[in-house]
Amino acid sequence: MDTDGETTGTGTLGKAMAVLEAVVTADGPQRFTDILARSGQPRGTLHRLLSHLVEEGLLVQRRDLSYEPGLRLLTLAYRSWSGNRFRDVAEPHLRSLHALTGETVHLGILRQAEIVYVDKVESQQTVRMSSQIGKASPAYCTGIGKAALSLLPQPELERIVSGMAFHAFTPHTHRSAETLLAEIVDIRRQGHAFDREEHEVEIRCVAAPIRVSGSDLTAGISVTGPAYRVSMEQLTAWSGAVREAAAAIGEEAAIRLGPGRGGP
Amino acid sequence: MDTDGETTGTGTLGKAMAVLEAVVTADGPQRFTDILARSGQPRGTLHRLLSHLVEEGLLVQRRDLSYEPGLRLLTLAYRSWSGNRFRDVAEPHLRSLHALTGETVHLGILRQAEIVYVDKVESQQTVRMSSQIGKASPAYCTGIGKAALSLLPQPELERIVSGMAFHAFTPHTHRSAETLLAEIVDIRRQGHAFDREEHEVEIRCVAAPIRVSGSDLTAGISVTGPAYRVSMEQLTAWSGAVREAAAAIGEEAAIRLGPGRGGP
DNA sequence: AATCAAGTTCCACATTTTGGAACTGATAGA
DNA sequence: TCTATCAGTTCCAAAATGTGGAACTTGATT
Repeated sequence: MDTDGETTGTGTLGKAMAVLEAVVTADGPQRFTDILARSGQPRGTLHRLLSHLVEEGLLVQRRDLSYEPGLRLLTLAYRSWSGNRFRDVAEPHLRSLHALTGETVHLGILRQAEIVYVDKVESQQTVRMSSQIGKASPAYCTGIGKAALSLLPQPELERIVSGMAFHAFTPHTHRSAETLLAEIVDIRRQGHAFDREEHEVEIRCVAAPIRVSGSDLTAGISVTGPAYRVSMEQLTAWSGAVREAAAAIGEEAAIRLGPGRGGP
Repeated sequence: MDTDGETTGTGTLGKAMAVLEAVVTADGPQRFTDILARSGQPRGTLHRLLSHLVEEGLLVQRRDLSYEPGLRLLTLAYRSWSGNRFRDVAEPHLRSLHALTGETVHLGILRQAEIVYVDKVESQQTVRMSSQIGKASPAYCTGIGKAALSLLPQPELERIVSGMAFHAFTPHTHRSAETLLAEIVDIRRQGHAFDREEHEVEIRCVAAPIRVSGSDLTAGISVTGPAYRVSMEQLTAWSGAVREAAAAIGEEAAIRLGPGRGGP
């Protein structure tokens, strides 16, 4: 009866988005009945919602009647990504950090309790191509996430943390609000955060938060590498450069994002 | 009075998407009044639509009350992209084509009169990073576009072509349905298409269409390079490999996409 | 032929959306 | 200081949309 159905207060749009999300989140094409179960909507309603989503190109219906994500999402995301001024401002800084360290550099933005990766410069030898852009990871177990959280005013931080479900991805993942909040106190003092194999084993990073004055944006950058190649000492050595890059991005963004319209 | 307002027949969802599109398409943050003009919706209605879009995370409202694309689009697109089985099947073939040619290789899917780029393997020396994925270009002036069109049954081809607005991007761009349809006859015979600097000057490509039996998907791949480095002879020399890769992707996809559920 | 499951259509009912108009509040000019 | 103007927000009766249970296809299975 209450399988999923995150029908937010947003009237019809909310229902449509919940259904869309249900299809996009699932792996593989979803048949009507699958979605019916996941969404908890009544048959008639769901049927209409699905046709509308298909008409809009947000979903595609296959020959066997099952539903898949449509291309419209990709094109919308492309346009919003390529027109994103903040990413644009940050890019050169990501590049120089990459040049300095030789490791993968990420730019992420905080949304609620998640950080969303918005740009990435990586070592060419990597297998996976572009990818990862648009990926959302929990804030409590990523360097950028913890760094970004450290910028929030305490009440908001606590509100967000209190809603977190601490899933133990690795033996080093934070398991409680207490330890996380304690670490955030340190992060505030130091100006940077580490990920000590908290999200994936054998993966470490240093991250620094980005504050853009005059904006509600909270973000961060990180340098990430495999544990066998990147020691904690190495990360510490890089932390200064990461903090400086983050600060530079923040200042530049405040200037270029603030005013308003046009751009180069 | 009738500035834009592509209010498709999809009821409320259609209106919401039209507004979203208006904001995403624009460059830079849009204020209420800007959107009011672009969308043609009445004030009250627009206001509610915008709040709903913001609540859903599809838009973000800045301090100065203007609206920007929200991160939800990126995360939705990421999930649908990374879960896309067709792209997955094609990727190794893109890689080998890249290894063979040393030039950029694209995978694109036809949607109406546009082709949407879904994956890309490029020479590392390029400036722009991942990007371009999700970008939509007109079918009539791109190699993949023309190749994909050549697979359509004649009536559908004509229906789509008749709706095209032939914009002359370069001196070599098709200017009319006649020349395009004529070229498509050749493309059908040869099994591959060229882009002879039709979309961008100094950029050429060879493309081959991908047909996936049992699916309505129409797609294509291409090898693209700058004119100074890649002669038409060179492209012709590569055309066989491109056709073979396209055929291989089509067959593999028919097998792996057909059945249904599971994963790798 | 009968049964069952999956998907689609229908339609009286009710919630949501609609959109003109009135309201607030900031900014500018007289 | 006092209007005038403009941008954004709120309101609410009327209208349109969305709702969802039930009946109806379709097509496979026994």
